[in-house]
Amino acid sequence: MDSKDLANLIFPNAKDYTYYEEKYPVRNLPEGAIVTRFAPSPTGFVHIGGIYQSLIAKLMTKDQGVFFIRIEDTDQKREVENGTKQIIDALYDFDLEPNEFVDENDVDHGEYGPYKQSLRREIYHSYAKKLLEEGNAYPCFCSPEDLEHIRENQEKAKERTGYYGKWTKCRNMPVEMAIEKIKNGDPYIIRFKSPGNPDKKIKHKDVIKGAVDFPENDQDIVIIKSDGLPTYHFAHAVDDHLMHTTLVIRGDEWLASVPLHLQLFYVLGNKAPRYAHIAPMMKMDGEGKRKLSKRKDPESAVNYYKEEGIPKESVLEYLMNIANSNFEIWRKQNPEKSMYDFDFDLKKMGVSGALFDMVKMLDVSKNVISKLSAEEVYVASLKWANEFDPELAEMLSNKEYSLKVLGIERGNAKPRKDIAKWSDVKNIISYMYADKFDKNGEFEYQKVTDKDEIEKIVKTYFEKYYSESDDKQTWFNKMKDLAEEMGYCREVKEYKANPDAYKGHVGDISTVIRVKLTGRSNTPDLYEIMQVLGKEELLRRI
RNA sequence: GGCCCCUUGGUCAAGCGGCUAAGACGCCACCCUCUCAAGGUGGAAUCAUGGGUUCGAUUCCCGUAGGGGUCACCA
Repeated sequence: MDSKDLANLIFPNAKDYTYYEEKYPVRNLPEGAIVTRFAPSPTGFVHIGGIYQSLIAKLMTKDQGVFFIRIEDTDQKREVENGTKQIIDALYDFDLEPNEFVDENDVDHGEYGPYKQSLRREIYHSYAKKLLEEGNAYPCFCSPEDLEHIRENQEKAKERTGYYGKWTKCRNMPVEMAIEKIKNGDPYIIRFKSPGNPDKKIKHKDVIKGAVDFPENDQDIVIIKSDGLPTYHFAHAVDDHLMHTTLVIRGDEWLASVPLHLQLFYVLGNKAPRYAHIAPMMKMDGEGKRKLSKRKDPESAVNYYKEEGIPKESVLEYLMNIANSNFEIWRKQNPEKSMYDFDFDLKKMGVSGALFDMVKMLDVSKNVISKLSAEEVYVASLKWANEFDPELAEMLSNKEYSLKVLGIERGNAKPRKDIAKWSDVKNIISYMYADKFDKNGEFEYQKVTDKDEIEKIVKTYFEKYYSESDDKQTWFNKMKDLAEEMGYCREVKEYKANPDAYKGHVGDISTVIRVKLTGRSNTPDLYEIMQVLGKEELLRRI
């Protein structure tokens, strides 16, 4: 009896691996085209880091490559209902459509599927069988308790933990014995028989991290678990070979596994892809930094952005800033171009994690939104309001009027930059709506606070100066005339030079009018506001 | 603890042996035909530390400190 008998006993029905080699031929792509993927676990929480990775993948494959999704659901314990759907939806929400993927009904879109690992069980078995036959893998009968003992002994002896070298109980078990145990029904898993020698170094060149040297891997890691599904490591080696991935973009928590992965590819007889390990986004926590955490940081979830009404374009632009910091210089020079026109460079990515800066993201977002037309702002904020803010949706139901409101100081060379997210909109425009304005509310006046003086200013303005048909210059001149009549200075500069000669200046006068009409001391251009509100509403408000 | 990586202003960062050490966010001041949001101008603020190498180190090498990652039948 030999290892072939053992392999046949374990995987009696597995196809020969050459079947899959033929089924998934090399992709017919132009020279140098990149094939990469996003390989999430469907755990029901889509992390902003996943969008970040996918954005980078999309950038790398934009013109001629392939960007595919592979659902890594080999850990059924963590899997969540609808997990796949949430991931695909999030990608579409951010305009990061993959070229190949599996949908929520397990239907594959692409020729290299299944794109869901739990549906690839037989494939992994074929390759595990190959390793078994060649003596590069073996069944291990150690129980969790056995493993625990090994670990304890290693810790006691101050040696590296793990299943390797002299600690490998089952590695050199005679084939006959293994066969007998299996026939006897003893539980087992399949381990990789590592050929590595930790005294030797391997040289690895990561696309982002640069040259990194490691000791060779000598851990006999598990490749097939007791449930028959592969571990991440083995699935990665098999899938990325069969799917012909040329570049693996993943979080840098995987960097330490590179020696193992390279070894797996080598023993399987395949060429390993290039690797680009990206640093995670960090968050300040007390004194130190830590990874953006699912439990502690709401902004780590993509849903947060949707709920807050931060436009996807803003999130993407901010992520671009983090990925390649020269992006913002380029953006300044190319305000209208698509970000896919930017010459993205993986090598320019930071090697250590950057603090996630929400303040900066909102600044980016203000710029993004300022470039939008009133119509675009209207559509986007209404869409958001329909889902998250009925009151705003109600306000926006009068489209013609709302477009005028949102059009104030918009669409010109220097558009307003006061909206960072759709959830800001309600507060910014509410006073423009008749039913949101409380005529008898207590408004906070600034410099001029005397009630009689306020009434006098407002009364004089509307009786003597106001005319709906005035253009802006005329309107402003009249404001100055009003100021003068009331004993205030026409010019701010003049007033500042000689403050004792006047009760105040034209700005104080316009502030009185502004507060009376809007209930606020700070608003956009008062002339435009008055034009939009219209005479009838203005008179109602005084 | 072993192995690996990282360290420029409050934050993101450019730099790649010789620079007054870019730029952006934030902060402060001033300016702009009314208040804001902006915009403009200016300002405060950075090379973790100790040794080398060199005519010269932010840049190259070594040590120290600090930070991060990883050591599962999780990915």
